[in-house]
Amino acid sequence: PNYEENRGWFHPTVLNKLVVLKGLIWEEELKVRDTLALAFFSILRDCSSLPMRKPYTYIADNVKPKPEDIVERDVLKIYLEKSKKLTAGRVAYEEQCTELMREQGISPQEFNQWLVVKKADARHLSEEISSTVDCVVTSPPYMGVTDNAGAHRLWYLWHDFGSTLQEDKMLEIGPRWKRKKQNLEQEYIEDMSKSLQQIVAVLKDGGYLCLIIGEPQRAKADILQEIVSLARKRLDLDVCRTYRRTIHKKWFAHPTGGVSVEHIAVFQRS
DNA sequence: CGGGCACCAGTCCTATGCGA
DNA sequence: TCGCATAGGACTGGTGCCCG
Repeated sequence: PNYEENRGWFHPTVLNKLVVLKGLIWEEELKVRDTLALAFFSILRDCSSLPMRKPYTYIADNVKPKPEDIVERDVLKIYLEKSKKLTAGRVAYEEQCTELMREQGISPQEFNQWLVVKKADARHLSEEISSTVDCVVTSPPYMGVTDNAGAHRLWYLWHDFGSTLQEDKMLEIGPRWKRKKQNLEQEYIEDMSKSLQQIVAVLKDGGYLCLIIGEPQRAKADILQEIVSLARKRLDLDVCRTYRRTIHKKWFAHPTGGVSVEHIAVFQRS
């Protein structure tokens, strides 16, 4: 881990415990390592000295605790709770997979060929999978709402994900840190346009795209209309249905901004 | 059954950097 | 030095769940 930077976020005792914990997890056999590693990453925020009562977008900005605010946390307790939940989730998933294999009468080897996980920028998808996909379901970033890289800033201190936080931050579509930029909307629509072009390219003829789009109240333009007209005019997509749902602000009531409306749009490649 | 507290695709304000 | 644009920091407050 990056000790120098981590000392600004974690109590020394917490830091030592996390180092030992990570060592133990990474020695585990592959079958369980990923689940436990996910638990490890997801407890970093709670083990840090950041105040507990903060919205998650808050850590998107660089708010390192002051030295006098560094506090100790019960690493083992937090880890055990999290890993228990995630392991239960994994077991339930495995049971569903087993059931599916039995229903379909296929072997685990065949089943594994159904599932491929790849990491890629939606604006530059692989040509290998061109015209092979039946359906794409995606919830792209809402414009100017969240810094997804920054919200995981602590993860980058513990693992090399192949790119730096700064690099990933610059690649994000419509991030929170650009929320005051005058051409935010233009940039967002351009990036969404690139992504949609790539999605259309991987879809089979007649394949479907389901898009979930948030409508930030501060947005000047009608984001859904922009996307729909883009899909109609410049891409080979027909609009099948659009649903509109209002977000009930039961957790967080604000008189002005926020995301109050979400659209679910279903397109078909013509 | 009621008080406290975690939760939240939050907002608002100001320091900073840069060009004229 | 001023004005503008942006990055970063400080902070709200209602709802439901949990626990005594």
